[in-house]
Amino acid sequence: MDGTDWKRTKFAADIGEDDYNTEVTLCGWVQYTRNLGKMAFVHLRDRSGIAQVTALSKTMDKELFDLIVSVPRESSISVKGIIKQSPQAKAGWEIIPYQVHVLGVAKTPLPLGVVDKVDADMETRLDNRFLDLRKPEIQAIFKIRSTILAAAREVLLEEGFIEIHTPKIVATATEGGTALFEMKYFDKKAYLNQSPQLFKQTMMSTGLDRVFEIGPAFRAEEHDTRRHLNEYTSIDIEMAYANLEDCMDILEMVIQRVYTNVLNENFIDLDILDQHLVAPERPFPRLRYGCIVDKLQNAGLKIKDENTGRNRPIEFGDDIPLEGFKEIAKDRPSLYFVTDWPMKLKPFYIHPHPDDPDLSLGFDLNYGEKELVSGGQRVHEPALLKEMLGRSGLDPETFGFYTKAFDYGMPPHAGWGLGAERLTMIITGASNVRETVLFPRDRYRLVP
RNA sequence: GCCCCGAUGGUGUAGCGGUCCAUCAUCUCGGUCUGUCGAACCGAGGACACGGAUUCAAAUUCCGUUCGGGGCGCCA
Repeated sequence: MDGTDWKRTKFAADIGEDDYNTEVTLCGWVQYTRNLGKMAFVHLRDRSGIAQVTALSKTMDKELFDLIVSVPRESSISVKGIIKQSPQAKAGWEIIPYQVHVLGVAKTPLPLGVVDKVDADMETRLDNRFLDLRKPEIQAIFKIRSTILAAAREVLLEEGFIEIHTPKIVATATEGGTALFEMKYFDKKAYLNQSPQLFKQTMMSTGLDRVFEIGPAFRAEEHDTRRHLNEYTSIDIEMAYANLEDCMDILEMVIQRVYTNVLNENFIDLDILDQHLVAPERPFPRLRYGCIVDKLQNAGLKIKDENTGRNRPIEFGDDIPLEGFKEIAKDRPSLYFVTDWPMKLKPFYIHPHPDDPDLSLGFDLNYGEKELVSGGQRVHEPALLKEMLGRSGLDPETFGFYTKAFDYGMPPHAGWGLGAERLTMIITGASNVRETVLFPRDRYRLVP
């Protein structure tokens, strides 16, 4: 027997007084060993926490004792033993082992210390992500991420949304603007999709009425920041017979549920990360684009003019640079909507404002200076859609697969796309979006 | 694409013309220790990214390359 048939009977954190003097099988990694000569302490770490295994040379075979003290750190082991009450142990109990299996020996030295007293660079950590993820504070991020995605799915299903999956391999640019990753598709040229936008809108013409997709999106932009990824997870919704306000309501519900579920289910993880979350109240504040520009003008914000190359005060119609949102974030450090954007700053599928054709029915949801969500009321009128495509410099012909769905009874609809990693960053307090992805893909990183 | 900054043992760093066969911590290996929990103590091991230049002398200055970090743009 080599121990591979052993089944874990408990996680370390689940052991309590009721278990004293019972047998247990624990599986995990050797966090460290303190060998005092005639006795030794091994800290076994599993997903839940730490169990102390105490070995006494006097009361066990020399062979077993020697095995226990010689296992390198971070080796995978399983331990069968008795849980004994122990006032000297931090947990109040410890494991007295009578059988130990070394299932996977760790090479030494480790490329990355899991509990070393020195921090490692992000690069070293990502190169050795499997070891990095053995740290409770790193695992906490992914446990929270899991709750976030489950919470979003939970609300959307409750609200009558149907989960869909749209193709990631596409023939043409879906929205224009962003650079796409090109790939071979047999003898044709194909691209990785930047967004499910056009497909989820097409679903509005099917009778599914309310759809959502949680899936990858790819952008070939050479952006090099702490908040961009070339492969990220998008939470996208689209709802028919709905307007701007309806989809903003759904968004508020999703965000609120995410906060409450994380608070309820991940309090230990939040504590590990030292995050003090407060669930936001509905409705979230709404700021009009025009008011933000006024405010930034008063604050004296200058931007570089595209034509002259000179600095000038920000004007209505200019996109708001990060510096501008940083200014706004001084008063609004948390969640707020930005509404009534100029039409020229929004993509072709965003509906013009009925009262002012220069304004749009598009919105963003920000957290301080961070953009989290982009959405809005969509153009559903076929003639207007083709006009908007043309105005954006796109050829309606190449979008035939999309516009066709508008020619046969397209209801009014609205929707949004939420960056799952950006939301995870905010909830976990991560300062780099790469922290929220197991194996991030950025401009330079393709491995692991 | 633009603008800064950096690269020293497995890991994280100090040093920034000679006093460096390179500092400290962590780590690894060996030893002592029956209550450790950032164990302690004794001993040992291990590094100047690559290529070129300047100089009597380069980890240190300069140029190039490669690889990172940060900021901007773009966005989620």
